[in-house]
Amino acid sequence: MALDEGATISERIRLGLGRLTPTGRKVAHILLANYPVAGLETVSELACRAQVSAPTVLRFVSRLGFASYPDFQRALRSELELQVQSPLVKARFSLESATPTEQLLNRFHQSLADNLAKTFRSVPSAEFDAVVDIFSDRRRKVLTIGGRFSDALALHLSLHLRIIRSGVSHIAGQSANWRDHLLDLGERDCLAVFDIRRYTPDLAEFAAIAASHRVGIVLFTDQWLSPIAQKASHILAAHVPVPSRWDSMVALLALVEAIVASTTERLWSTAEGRLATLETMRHVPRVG
Amino acid sequence: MALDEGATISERIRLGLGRLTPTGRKVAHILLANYPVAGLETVSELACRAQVSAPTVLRFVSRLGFASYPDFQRALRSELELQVQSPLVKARFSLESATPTEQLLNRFHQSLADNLAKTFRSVPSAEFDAVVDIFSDRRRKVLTIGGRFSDALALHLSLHLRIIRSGVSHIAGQSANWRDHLLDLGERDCLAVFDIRRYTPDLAEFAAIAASHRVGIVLFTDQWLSPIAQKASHILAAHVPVPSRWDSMVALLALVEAIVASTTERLWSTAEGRLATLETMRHVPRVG
DNA sequence: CAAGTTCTGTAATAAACAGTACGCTTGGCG
DNA sequence: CGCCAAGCGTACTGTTTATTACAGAACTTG
Repeated sequence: MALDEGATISERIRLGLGRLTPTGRKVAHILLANYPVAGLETVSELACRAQVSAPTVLRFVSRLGFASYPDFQRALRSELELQVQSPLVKARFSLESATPTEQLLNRFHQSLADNLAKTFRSVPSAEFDAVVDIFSDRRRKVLTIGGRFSDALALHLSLHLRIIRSGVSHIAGQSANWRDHLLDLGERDCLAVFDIRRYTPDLAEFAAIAASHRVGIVLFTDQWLSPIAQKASHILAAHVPVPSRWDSMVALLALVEAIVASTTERLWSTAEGRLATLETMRHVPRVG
Repeated sequence: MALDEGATISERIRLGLGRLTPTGRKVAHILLANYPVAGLETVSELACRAQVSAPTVLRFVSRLGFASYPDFQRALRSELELQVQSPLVKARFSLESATPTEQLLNRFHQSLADNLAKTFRSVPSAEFDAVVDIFSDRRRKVLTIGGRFSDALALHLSLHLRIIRSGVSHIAGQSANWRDHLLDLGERDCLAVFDIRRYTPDLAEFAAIAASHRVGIVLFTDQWLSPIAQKASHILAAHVPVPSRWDSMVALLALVEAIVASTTERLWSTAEGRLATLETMRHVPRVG
C-alpha cells in the first residue's frame, strides 16, 4: 500500500510534480491528462504513451510511495470505485459557508444519488423484465421474505402485489416456521428474497431448501451479492454504501418500486377492479 | 478486438445475459454491479469476487466476443476513457435505440433522482437537527407508527433506533389498540408518525389524541403535507411523485436513513456497546 | 433410467509482465 | 577541460498472469 495516505492519487501526483525527474514528469503529465485510464494500462503501454522507458515508469510510481506497480493500480482502481462512475454529479457545494448539518445532508444526498445512478445503470433490463413477468403471472404464487432490516422491503413488495393480484404472501415471524410456507409452493411458484450484507444465515438456508424444491428464487440484494445468489434464478442488485454506520436501502427500495410500478401497469386491466372493490370495503367497519 | 462492435460493453453483457451459463451469469452480475472496476482486476481477482474459477471468467469474456482477457480489458479502458472525457453526453440513452424497459427504468430513475434532490434541498437543517436531538435524548421514549404503506418506514426507523438506544417501540396491529400505547407516553416523549397521501384517517385521529396529551409529534410526510402537520411539532417532508400508479417512498426513506445515521453518530459512544452485546447474543440459540 | 451433452473446477503450461542490474549518456562543478 | 553524479535506457531474470487440457459433475434427452 501507499505510504502517504489521505490525498487522492491525482493530487499526490500534482504535489509531487516538483520533486520528479524530467522523464518522471512526462509520465505524470500523461497520467494526469488521461486520468485514470493511463495508469490502468501495463507498464510498457504507459511508458510508450509517455515516450519513456518502462523502468522510468516504475521509478515514478515508486517515488510516489507505492510498493509496486500492481499496488499502484489497485489504489487507482479503488479510487475509481469510490469516485463514482457518475462524474456529472460533482457539485462541489460542500462550501465553508455550510453548517455541519448541511454538509452531512449534502454528503448523504450525494451518496444516495450515486447509488441510485449506479444501480439503475447496472440492472439488466432482461432481468427486470423477467421478474415483472413472474410477478405478473397470476398462476404463480409469490412468497416474499427478508432479512433483519430488509424485511421491511419484502413486506412493502408483498403489500403492493397483494393489492393488484392474488396469491401473494409475506413470510414473517420465527425462522423455524418459515418452511411451513413452502408446502404451498410448487415448481412454477416464486420466492422473493431480500438479503443485504451481514447476510442472514437462516435466509440462505431457507432459500436453499426452496431451491431444492425447484421454487424459482428472485433475489434482491446489494452490490456484493448475497450468497443466495448461487441459488437464485433472478438477481436484482442495488448499491448500498453511504456515509453512515448502516447500509442504505434506498436504491433497493427504488428497484422494488420500479418493479411494482411495471407489474401494476401490466396487470392494470384487472387490478383496477380490485382496487375499486377495496375502496368500497374500506368504509365497512373493521372486524376486531 | 471485439467481433461485435457498436454497443457498449455493459450493454453487451446485459444483452448476452440470457445466452450465458449459470456461472457465467454470476460473473456478469458482479461485473455489472461493480462496473467497470471489477473488469479491470486480474482474472483470478474477478473470479474470486464472483466465486467462480478463473477459466469460467475467461470463457465468459470469450463468449462476449473478445479474443482474450487483456483484449477485454483494453476495450473496457477505452470505453472508460471516452466516458470520463465526455461527462455530459452519457446516461442519455433514452434515445430511440433504447428498449421500452430501458426507457421506463430511465424515466423512473430520473424522477427518483429529482425527488431526492428536491427533498434534500428543501429540508431545513434546523428541523433535521431538532429531530436528531429528540431521537438522541434517551430520556424521551419514542413511539413510531405509519400508514398503510408507510408503516414499513416506521418499522424501519424503530428497528434501527431500538438498537442504538432503549425506549423505542413500533405500533402495529389494529388501530383500536393503538391508543393503549399512549398510556406509557408522557409530555417529554415523542411520537414519530409516517403519513403520505391517501392520508390515513385513523392516524390523524390518533395523532390528535397524542397531541392533546402533549406528546411531541414528529411527522414524516409527503410534499403536500398530511393533515397531521397541524398537530406536529416537527415536520420532515419528502417528494414522492413518480411515473407510477403508486407514490414513491424512496426520498422519505432517504430522510429516515439520514436521521438514523446522524442519531447513531450522536449516540455512538453508548450504541457501540449495545451493538457488541447484541452480537454476542446472536450466537445463543433462539427461543421457540 | 441410461447415454450423451454441457458445464465447471483442478492442475499443468505458456505467455506476458514487472522488476533489476548494468552501462551509457548528460549536465554540473571543480 | 575533465571528473563526478544523477538520470536514463537496454537487456535480462524471476514472477505473476492468462491460458489450455482434462476429468468429474450436472443436467438433458431419448
